[in-house]
Amino acid sequence: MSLPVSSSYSDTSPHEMPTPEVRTLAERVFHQLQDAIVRGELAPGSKITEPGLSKTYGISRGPLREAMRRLEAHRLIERVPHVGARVVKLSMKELLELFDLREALESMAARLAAEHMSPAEVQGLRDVLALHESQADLKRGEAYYQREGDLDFHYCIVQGSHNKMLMNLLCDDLYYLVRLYRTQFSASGTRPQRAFVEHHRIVDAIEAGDAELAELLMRRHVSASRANVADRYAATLEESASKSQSS
Amino acid sequence: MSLPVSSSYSDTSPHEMPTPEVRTLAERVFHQLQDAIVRGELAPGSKITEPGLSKTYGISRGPLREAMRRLEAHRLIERVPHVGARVVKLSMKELLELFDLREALESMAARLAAEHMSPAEVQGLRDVLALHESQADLKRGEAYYQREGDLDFHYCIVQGSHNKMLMNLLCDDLYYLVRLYRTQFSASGTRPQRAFVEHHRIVDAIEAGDAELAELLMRRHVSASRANVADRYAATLEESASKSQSS
DNA sequence: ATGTTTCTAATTGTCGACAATTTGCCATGA
DNA sequence: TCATGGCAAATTGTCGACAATTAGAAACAT
Repeated sequence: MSLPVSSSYSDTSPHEMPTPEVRTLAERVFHQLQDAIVRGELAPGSKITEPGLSKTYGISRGPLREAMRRLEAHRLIERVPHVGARVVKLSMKELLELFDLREALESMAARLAAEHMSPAEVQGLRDVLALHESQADLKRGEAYYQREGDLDFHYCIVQGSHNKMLMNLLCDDLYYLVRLYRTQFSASGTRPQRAFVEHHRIVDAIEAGDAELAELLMRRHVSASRANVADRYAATLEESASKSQSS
Repeated sequence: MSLPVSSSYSDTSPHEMPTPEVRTLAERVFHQLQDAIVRGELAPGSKITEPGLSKTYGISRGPLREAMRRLEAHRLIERVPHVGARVVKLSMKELLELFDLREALESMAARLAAEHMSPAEVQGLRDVLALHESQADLKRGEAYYQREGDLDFHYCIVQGSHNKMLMNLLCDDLYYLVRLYRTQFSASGTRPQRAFVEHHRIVDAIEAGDAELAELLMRRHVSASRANVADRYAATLEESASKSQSS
């Protein structure tokens, strides 16, 4: 007993969001696995076995299965009866589908946020923006922080919608998937700067209570982000094609 | 052993959708419980205990917990660690939030369906419409069939979007919740007839490949449905108010 | 050499028992 | 009478063992 358990759970980034709140073994392992997957420590597509994880985390298969079931619910792993589970691996088609979903849901969130956010909440939103902007200044070129900051921004907007169902859907289900692929296809070129500008415009619209404009701007923002990912993917394809040609 | 198990699982309505496909105990119980909840046999808000269900379905707590976990993932029950689980009970606010989500997601589905559905698929959609219309003729006044038929229609549209993520979200997560409350606040007055007309207009737009129109019509359709539910709820409130006044 | 079949090992599914936590009740005290 | 503390029952969380199923390898036949 008393495994090291290597609590890589304390060094969560400052971007960690709601309630870590761990009252049960299954819950803790769920968060640990979620973190491991999102960070890429468990590669997309890799197979994970119950005895393996059971040993790794020093728990029995009972709570582990519960954790895996929750991961499956969040679409971070895929399970097949009697066969096993593997870390989800989105195709580019699915990744773009995910962005389409975000476009529909987050534009709705922006509209609701413009209608429902309190002045205090708007101020909090501006603070988040300022914080990440300063971070981006310090860490120029580091796309990682930019992307995490971007998600923080979107997370705040969704919270501001005051729509519990929407919050659950986006924050609990979709954003973890987005984070899974943020490193692979993070923003590039002039996109980070433009994203910052778009963020500010969106907050302006929300502060002005202009729901329609907020919705439109958010739709464009997500759409532009999607286009950026698609471009980077196309570039990757081109690159690998020319490489295999030259070799 | 060899419990009766009272397979109330065979008498599913013709509206039952994708793959019953039951390869494991946990899966079967999951479907049974899902059915029981959606049908109202397990009342919203009622507490469910593991030993109780374990006896009822004649299985051990292991697979039962797995089934419950899946129900939780689909938001049909809510669990609190060390306390227990109860059938979800949506407030009117949450139910209306659900309609807002549907509005955003299904209008998107309609747009994609207009862009991607094949002629054969459109024909299938018309068949579904015709089928339910004839059923409505036979069972005039029976709102039940109308509502189930309505969901079948929406289900087909979502399938037609060819967006796997969207299909999962709507069909696996949201529609079961909608079904849970369809009996309580089913369409009333002239709403069923108008819904039929709206369905046809939507299919027309999809067949014409007019994505923008299909999106708009679907948005209005869901919005009208939402308004109908809100009206019925307001009427319920008024009624109970006048009743308590007169008594 | 290739395709099929069988068998073995590993993994998942299921079960019953034990430990930990919560809830409600009851007694005790102010 | 009400508040507080602790006790007891029930429920949930966890564990290890056994059964069922699958995947892969080895042996065999064609």
